[in-house]
Parts: sequence; structure tokens; C-alpha cells
Amino acid sequence: MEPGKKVTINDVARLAAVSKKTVSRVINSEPNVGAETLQKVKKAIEQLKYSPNPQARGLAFRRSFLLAMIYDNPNPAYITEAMYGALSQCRPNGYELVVHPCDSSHKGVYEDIASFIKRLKIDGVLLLPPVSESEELIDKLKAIDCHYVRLLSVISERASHMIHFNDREGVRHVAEHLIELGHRDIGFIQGPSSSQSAIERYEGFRQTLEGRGLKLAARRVVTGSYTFQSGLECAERLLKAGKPPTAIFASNDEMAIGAMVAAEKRGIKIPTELSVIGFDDNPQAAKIWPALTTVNLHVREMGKLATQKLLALCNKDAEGAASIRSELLPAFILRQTTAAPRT
Amino acid sequence: MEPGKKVTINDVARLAAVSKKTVSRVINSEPNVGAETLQKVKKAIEQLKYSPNPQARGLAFRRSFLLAMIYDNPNPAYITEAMYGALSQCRPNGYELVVHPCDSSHKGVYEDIASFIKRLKIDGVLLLPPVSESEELIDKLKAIDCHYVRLLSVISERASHMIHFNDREGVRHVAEHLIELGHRDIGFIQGPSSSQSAIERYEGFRQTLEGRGLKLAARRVVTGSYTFQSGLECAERLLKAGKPPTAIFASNDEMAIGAMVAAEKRGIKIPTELSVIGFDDNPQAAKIWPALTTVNLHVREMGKLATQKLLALCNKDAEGAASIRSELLPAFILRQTTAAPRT
DNA sequence: GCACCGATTGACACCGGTGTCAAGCCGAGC
DNA sequence: GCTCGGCTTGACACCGGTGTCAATCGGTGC
Repeated sequence: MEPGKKVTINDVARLAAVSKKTVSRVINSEPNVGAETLQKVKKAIEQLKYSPNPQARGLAFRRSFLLAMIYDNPNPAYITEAMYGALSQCRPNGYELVVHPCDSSHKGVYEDIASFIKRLKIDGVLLLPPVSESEELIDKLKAIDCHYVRLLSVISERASHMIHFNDREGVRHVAEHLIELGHRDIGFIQGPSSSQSAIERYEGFRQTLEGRGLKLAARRVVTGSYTFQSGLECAERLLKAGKPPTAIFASNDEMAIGAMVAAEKRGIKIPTELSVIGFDDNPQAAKIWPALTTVNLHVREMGKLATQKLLALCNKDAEGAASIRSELLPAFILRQTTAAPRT
Repeated sequence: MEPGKKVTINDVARLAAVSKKTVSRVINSEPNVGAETLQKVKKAIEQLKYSPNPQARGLAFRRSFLLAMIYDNPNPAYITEAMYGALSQCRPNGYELVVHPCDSSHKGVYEDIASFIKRLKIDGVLLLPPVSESEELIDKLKAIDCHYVRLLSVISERASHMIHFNDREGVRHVAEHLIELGHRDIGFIQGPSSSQSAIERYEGFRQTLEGRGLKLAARRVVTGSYTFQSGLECAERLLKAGKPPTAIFASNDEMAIGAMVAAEKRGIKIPTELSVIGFDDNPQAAKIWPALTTVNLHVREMGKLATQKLLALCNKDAEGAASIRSELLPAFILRQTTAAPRT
């Protein structure tokens, strides 16, 4: 047989000497097919190496078997990790993944996304932070009856529609680690206040300190934009103080690495003179010297779980979707950028 | 009108009082449509906000309007850059992009890829290195009549099927820069010999040195695997020599950063005691201290050009495809990891 | 023995587009 | 005035699957 030869359902039907509808029944594992017929058809499918045309199936089912991953996230590692997690669930289930980066600062984004979904008849979407935080987008998705699962840092909805990555819990580890090392004067580089996650990380950190009887001084808190450059600038503001903090916690690794560079430029040694901790566990965090202590959010696992939920929703299995784990606990990754403060 | 309401070609035909075939003609900008009819139909399409169902179109056209990006590349930044370049061309032309990572060390990869393409009726694929280098895969693609464009470091085929990123040219810049600074004893960390690119980078470097009357001593060449860890280990082998080289050029940034860490661990100062240069211009190269001097390959632009070619091929426009620029010159990015050797 | 029932199966319309081809129309050529 | 040919247009089959529904069949209950 030619390699590019197309095998249709009719070929299978002819070989098995049944109607194409019966073949269709077998493909979709519908009930009420005689045991003998079932075997005949299965054999024919095997023999012809038949696989159904997704377009025709989609047209008839009024489904596309396409999932989309929607994100507005500058972190390539985060995206690819989530993507791998999602793909691990897509392929075995006959779904494909379409990637849809977007620019959430652009005015008509949500309209664009909705039109994209309608145009392609996307069955369900995976929303990565920060787009996942937009209630406006969620409303639009509901209006067009599109299934979705959000990756969120706060619990805002039914379990079947979200995966919760517990930022607060991760931040608690960070704070406790610094406190146990003996740090009492800690600088905090905050993420942009437009980000839910940034707020969670700040609140979690502040509360943990307060729980231990410490206070996060206002002058020790500076706001960056999750970028390397902003981390560098924020750290400079913290470090130029007459008496700088003995540790800096940055709300993500990009900024933490910026902070490390700022320290090195000033000749401040890490970790002996300054402890630094990041958040996210970017691959590069392990590939600098000293290697950055940080928090791993298990992004790949989140992508995987989210996609499992999404597929359950697409198959109208709401209970199934809800029963899939919806919360992941972050892991504190101890590396080499922290030490006890100099007395 | 409901937001989720589906508008079909029949609705448009009814409103414009023409047959659906005529609407189809307008959609596909076919000739031989009366000027008046054209206006009527366009107005109706506008009014109903009609957009054709890609599945039905695909089914009838025997095309999917889907492109796939196939890669086996551990570098997230590279992937996302190429992806953005590709997407910039896909969307405006009514195509979508499906991502297909693969593991080229896996035995049946090429079979898997072929079956993936057949199953989804992918119109064309974008091949990123190192999968782009496999002639076996190319043969398979030809057998199933799938259009492809390869990103390659060597010219191996008609211009319409590849984008050439000129590794040698980039490496030449690197070598000349080091020579001009006065380095005469340079260490070279090579990529895995299975990679075409790694060979190009090695040959280009060696030849430039020889062209300047210098020799790349065999003991100054060590082979890594393009990973951070391997770069670290390779650099240690180079640096533990009685008289280490005054500069190290690593075949990619990951390994260069590994080399920097190795140097720092030994207390060797960069750039005063050792110059280091990488290749690829990973985002992280700019975000370490000192910032890494490297070479930028314009990956996003490559993704864009490759996709333009691919779309031309899908539209049977072979000359058009060949006329799109097929070679990109890399840019040498001078940052802070090089200096004249200490005398 | 007969009406009834669930399991099995296939004929046929349909999903929403495009290809083919023939019909209608109009102006040009003789 | 008639034929011819090019431009427009629509009817209809088709792409490759699925939904609906009716027909058939063997087994039950009485």
C-alpha cells in the first residue's frame, strides 16, 4: 500500500462486510455491537491501519478535538513546562494542542481570544496566569460555552475549573527558612500589583513574618515587574540604604537573579553578606553561581492535571473533573544563596 | 444574536440572495464573480460576522490549515522564539500552529511524526534543529507528500526548503574578537558530535584561527552535550591544566554559563583572568554577572521566514517560496565576559 | 401461537464547506 | 439574425464521518 494512501471508513466497512455506521460504532466504543461483528471490524481496522479523519469527525460531532493553551507569560520555561504537561494528556486521548500566546495589555485581547475559539471550535482552553485571573475573560468563555481550566494562585471557583498552586504555602517556607537562619531584617521585592500571584506572595510572606512576631517594614518592600531588570533596580534601592537588609526575597527568580547581579556589582558577597531567595525554580536558577534557592511550583504537573480536568469537562464528566486533584503544594528548593546573617 | 450562535454559509447565501457556492467563491477570492454580487456577499458576511468553519473547509479542500512545529530541543527560549515567529505568519493567513515536541533518541520517532502528520492531515511542518538534520525524516516526509521547511546550519537543499543560519559566520566573529583582544591560547567546548551545528561551530572556529596563523590545540578541545552541567565539567577539565587557556569559547550559552560557574568556583575572575564567550544569546546570557558575550541567531526571524516559505509551498507557489530570504547572518553580541589576557 | 421487547444493524440525512458541470446571459463576428 | 464563446451563476454530488430511526431477529410472558 502507498504510504500516503488514504483509508476511509468505507474501506473498513467493505472489508468487514458491515455498514460504515457499524464501523463508526466500534470506533467510538458504542454499546450494542455484536461480539462477532466487533472482532471483524477491529481486525479490518488493524489490517488497514485505519485512523479516522479528525476533520470529518469534528464536523459531524461539532467538536474539534482541539485544546488551546492561552497565556501571556514572558517565561519560556514556564510555558514549555506547562505545554509538556498538557501534551502528555492530549495525545493519548486523541486531542491536539494549539498554542495561543496573547498580549493582555492589548485592548481587544479577550475579544480576540473568543473569536479564535469560535473560529477553530476549540473544545476547551487552558488558562495560564496571569490571563487566568481575568474574570472578564471567564465571562466571555462562559458566554460561548467553552470549557476552561484555570491555573490560579487563589481559590475562586469550583474545583473542576481550576488548579490551585499554593503560593502562600511556598512563601511560608521561604520566610521560615530565613527566620530560622536568623534573619530579622528582610527586603521584599514584590511583583506587579496587577498580578494576583504577586499579591498572594506578598501577603503570605508578611503574614508568616507577623506570625513569628516580625514586621516587614514598608521601606523594605519595593515593587518590580517580574523582570530581571526590575529586580536589579529594586535590589539597588534596597541595598543602597545605610543599613541594608541581610536577606532579600524576590517574588520570582528573574528578579532574584537581578538582585544577585545588583549585589555582585556592589561587591556584596552572596550568601555570606546577603541571602537571596527567588520563586518559580526557573531552570537558570540552578545554573548560576551560587545556585539560587527558590520554590518549585510543579508547573508540568499542573499542566497535566489541568488538562485531565479539561478533558473530563469536554466529555461532560463534571464529577470526574472535580475529583481530579486541584491543589499542588510547592516545594522549597534549598540551594546556595542563603546563610545565617553576619553578626 | 446569541454570542455562541453559529452562522453558516447558508445564512450568508440566504441574506445575500445567492447560492452558497457563490459565497464560497467570494470567501476564496475566486475570479468570475460579478462586481455587484461581490458587494452583496461581502456585506452579508460583514453583517453576520460570518467566518467559515475550518473543519468543513479542511474536509472539502483535503487540507487542514494546520502547520506543525516539530522539535527536540531542550532550550525553551529557542522554542518560544521560533514559535512567536511562526505564529506571526500563521494567524494572518488563516493557519494555526500545532506544537509537536519529540524525543529523537526514541526509536520510532520518525514513524510517530509521520503518523501524527497523516492523522491530522498537517499541511506543512517546520523542523527545528536538531531534528531538522535527519535525512531519514525528510525522506519520510517526502513519501507522505508533506511540505516542510528546515532550519539548518548547513546548506543541503533547495532554498525553498530551508533557512540557513550561518553558524560559521557567527563563530568567525567570536574567533576574531578573541584574537584581536590578544588571546593566543583558547579553549573550545564543543557540542555533541551528533549535531551538525556543533560540527559547524567547531570547524568554523578552527578555520578562522588557522586563517590567522593560530592553531587550536587538541588538548584545548573538549566535548560537551550542550547542557549546563557538561559545560561546567568541560571547563573544569580545561582549567585544571597547569597553564590554563586565557579564553574559553563554548558552543552554546548553556555550556558557557557552566564554564563561568566552573571558573568562579575556582576563584578565577571573569573577564580579567579568563574570557568566556557563548553562542545562541539565551535570554539568561544577559541576566548574569558579568553578562555573557555571545552570538544571536535571530531565531524569531527564522521562524517567521521559514513559515512564510512553508505557506508559499502549501499554496503551490514554489518560486515564491524560493524567493524568500533563506539565510540569516548572526549578530555578535558584545557584553562583559571578554577582556585582553593578562600579560 | 401471538404480541412484545431489547439487542443489533443499516439506510439515509446531515455537519458546512468545495468541485464539477451545465445553463443562462450577453456581446462579438459573420 | 444566428452562432459562438466567455463570463456568471447555481444544482448537485462529494469530502468522511455521525445521528436518527426504522427494520430485523431471537427470546419472553401468557
